[in-house]
Amino acid sequence: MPVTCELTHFDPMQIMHSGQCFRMKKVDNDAVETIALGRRLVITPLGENRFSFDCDEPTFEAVWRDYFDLREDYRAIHAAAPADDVFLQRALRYSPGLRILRQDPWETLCGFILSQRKNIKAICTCVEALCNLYGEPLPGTERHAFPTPERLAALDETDMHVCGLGYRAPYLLDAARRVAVGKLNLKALFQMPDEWLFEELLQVSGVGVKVANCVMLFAYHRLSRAPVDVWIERVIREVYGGVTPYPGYGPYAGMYQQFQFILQRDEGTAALASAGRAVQKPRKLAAGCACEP
DNA sequence: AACCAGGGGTACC
DNA sequence: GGTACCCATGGT
Repeated sequence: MPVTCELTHFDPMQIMHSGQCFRMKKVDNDAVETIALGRRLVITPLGENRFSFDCDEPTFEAVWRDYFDLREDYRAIHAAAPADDVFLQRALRYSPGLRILRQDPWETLCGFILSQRKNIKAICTCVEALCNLYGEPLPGTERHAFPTPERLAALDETDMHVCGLGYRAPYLLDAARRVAVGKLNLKALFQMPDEWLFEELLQVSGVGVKVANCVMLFAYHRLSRAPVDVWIERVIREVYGGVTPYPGYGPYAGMYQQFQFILQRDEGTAALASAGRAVQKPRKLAAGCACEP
């Protein structure tokens, strides 16, 4: 019944910690459980790049091979990175098993609407609360699927506030209603060019440039989109001297950004020191900052 | 363009 | 066990 296969550039634990998805969870040992696409999956590492997936072969091929982006050639993507970009090379070595998932657009849109002014753990907490209250229960687990747009569209703001959404509740409601009435057709957007998709996502209230780019990268697999959050702002400022490197990275800019995001977040100033730059972490000082050029 | 929004996580004491 | 600051921001 379970599928076992050998995979390189694949580490569920690294993906779990990457901040692109909010429902992966460590279970026992080194196994990871994820709830996605209305299903539950447990991945158990068997050593030597071998993994066990607790699903049948047809499901693995039809659902999970795409979800985990297992058809993409990550060796080539790593190899295409500029060799003289010290920080990027270090970031790639830091998370060799990271992949950009192909997540459900609806769930991804919601997750990143909720992400604003929240840290990743807090996002996971409120997404889980939303699922537990309004998502379909999944057999064989206490966990629930992500709620459908129709279900959320039928709620009111107070129903959502109990999930810790705060001021984001009306944003999520707006998104649910747009999708439920067909004003926003998330499936159809797969075939649209980047700029069209981008503009369409920006129409949703609570979705700005950053969130739109996250949805484009993590759901629509637009690998050139590089979301700029506070961590990447620090990378640009402190590692690249205030000049964004992303336009220069070409078609994999968003992919590379994700590796850098993780390194910067995990190691902060230590990463900068290894990048060989004499920089200081700007502890939010008041006016008269000493780093003024 | 500065300022605000709820509230959980967390580093530091 | 306080508590001050931070957080994959966008709207006003």
